[in-house]
Amino acid sequence: EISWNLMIAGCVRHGHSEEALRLLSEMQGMNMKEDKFIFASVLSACSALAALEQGRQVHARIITSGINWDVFLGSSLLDMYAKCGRMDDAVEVFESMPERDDYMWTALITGYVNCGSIEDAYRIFGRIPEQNVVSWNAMISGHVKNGQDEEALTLYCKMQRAGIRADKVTLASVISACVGIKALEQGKQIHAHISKTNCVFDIVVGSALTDMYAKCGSTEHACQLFDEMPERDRISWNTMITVYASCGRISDARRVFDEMQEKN
RNA sequence: UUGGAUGGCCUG
Repeated sequence: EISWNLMIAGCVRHGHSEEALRLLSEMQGMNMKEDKFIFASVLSACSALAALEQGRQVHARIITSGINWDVFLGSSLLDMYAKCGRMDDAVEVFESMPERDDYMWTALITGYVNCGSIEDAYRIFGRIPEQNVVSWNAMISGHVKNGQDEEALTLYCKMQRAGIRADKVTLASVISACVGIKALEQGKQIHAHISKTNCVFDIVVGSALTDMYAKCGSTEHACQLFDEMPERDRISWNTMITVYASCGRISDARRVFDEMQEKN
């Protein structure tokens, strides 16, 4: 029944993972048969909640349902184990899949990164037949998550030398690396590079740059960037309020805060 | 028009 699929997928997309799992139980209580779309969605919900036990139950149900594995199901399952910190199970899923794709490789990398095993992440990265921008991003942000900002920036250089074009995910990560080591000059260079090659006005990249300028001591650049941004979201507002608040410009912080209230 | 991986602030 297609509307169950739509409801469950909708819940997961909007971050209502618990509701998605509740709908699954309801469906199962009515003896309705799940399909591979449902399974992939609810596995994604389990990943978001790091709900290992429910993920395992879904895994068992997939097997008993006799559904054929595909790369969507396989990577969803792998990602569930990885997000639950069960890298042994994640690897077992990976090894048992008849077909592998980029999503599975990246899920493994991220799993190791989140366990703090950057060496294992690199080992996986090196085994990928053809690294794409997402696998590079996973390694770069992996360094940042582990407090290795210099290494993140070094890897970003290597990525460029390998001829992989940075996307907004790459840029947000390397800008964040600049913040960690207060590398204003390097941050400015990245900003200049973005102006030539990418869209400076992506809200995430823009907020990352705003934060970078402020934390590297250039409040005026931060304000200017924020004013130039064509859109705002919760995080960009919060970034700007924090910029002012942390340098003692309380009335400016208040002004931005009020502006935020008006526009929402 | 149904499913999967990597990104920014604050809490830290």
